[in-house]
Amino acid sequence: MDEQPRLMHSHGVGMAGHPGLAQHMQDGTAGTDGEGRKQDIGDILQQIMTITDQSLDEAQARKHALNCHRMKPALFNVLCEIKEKTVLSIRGAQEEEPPDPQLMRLDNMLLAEGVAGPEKGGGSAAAAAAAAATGGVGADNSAEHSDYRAKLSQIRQIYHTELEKYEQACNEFTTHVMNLLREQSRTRPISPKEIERMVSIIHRKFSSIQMQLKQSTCEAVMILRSRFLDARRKRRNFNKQATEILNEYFYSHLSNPYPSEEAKEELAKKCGITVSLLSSQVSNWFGNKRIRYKKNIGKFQEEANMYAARTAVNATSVSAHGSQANSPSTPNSLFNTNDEEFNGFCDLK
DNA sequence: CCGCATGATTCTGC
DNA sequence: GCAGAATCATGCGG
Repeated sequence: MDEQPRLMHSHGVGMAGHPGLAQHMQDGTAGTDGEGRKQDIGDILQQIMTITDQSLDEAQARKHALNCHRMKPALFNVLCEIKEKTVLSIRGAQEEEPPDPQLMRLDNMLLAEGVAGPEKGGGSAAAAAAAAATGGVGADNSAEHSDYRAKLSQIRQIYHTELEKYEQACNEFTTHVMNLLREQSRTRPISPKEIERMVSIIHRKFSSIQMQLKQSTCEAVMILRSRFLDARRKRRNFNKQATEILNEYFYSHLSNPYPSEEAKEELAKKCGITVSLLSSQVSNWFGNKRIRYKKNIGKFQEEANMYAARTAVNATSVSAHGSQANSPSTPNSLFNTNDEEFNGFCDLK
């Protein structure tokens, strides 16, 4: 115990383990000629070079002695403060970075695609089942859709396991570094603040890795989308029966060819096409029909006549001996420019 | 292979 | 969010 005051007084704590070194430094600063200073630096270097020659026990003993010194906490704090002012304050300025917009976009997209966020439908099997259930009509369509869902859930699974792995690795690494720094803080001036900063640096690094994962997941989803959903462009013409049903409705509602949601559903069911899978085929059909009919009424005249005649026949046969006045639109009334129904729609332009 | 038909998508205005 | 308009892309007959 009586050793410590002596260290303090004669050599200074910093050089406690190397009294000679401290002595030389003191001499060096006091001396006026450069020769002596060079000599001192040479000595210091020499001592640094031979530091590894010391036995570990010796080093441990010195470390212990240092740690037990009663002035140690105070000095530690002072050194931390100095370090803080000279080094850390410079880069401490650009903290509190705003949330990366790129990362936010990726997050949003993953969330929208159902890759991130809460599990929907629980697993691929359930997703496929749900797809099959909602598909109803158009077997190939729902099969395609469930395939898409299965692939998406695969991506989702990979994403989550990877993310978990990264998080685990990050935590492990953080703990490791923190322990290391805490351990080193016994011999080096490392403040808790500095450890905190190091942790945030590590987290930043790992989140940039996560961002890469998110990026590649997004890319995978985009590729999947283009392979499956955008294959909707791979047009299949409706069968003849479906077209007839749609045309029948169209020409018998020529005055107002805008089927209600219920009517659309009914038509979709009859035709075996979708009504609300991303976009309604019925709505597409009516949208296209309206615009094309209006653009070239002449071209559709024959078709219109035919369907009008057909509905007229149906109407008469249904209402047994009823007059044709009950028919929604007779062939004659359809193309009579004085007809209210006809004008009603055609005036829309 | 060409050109038209047609289902789907995108853009725009309301 | 819907309808209209333009456009894209494929299907299909000749």
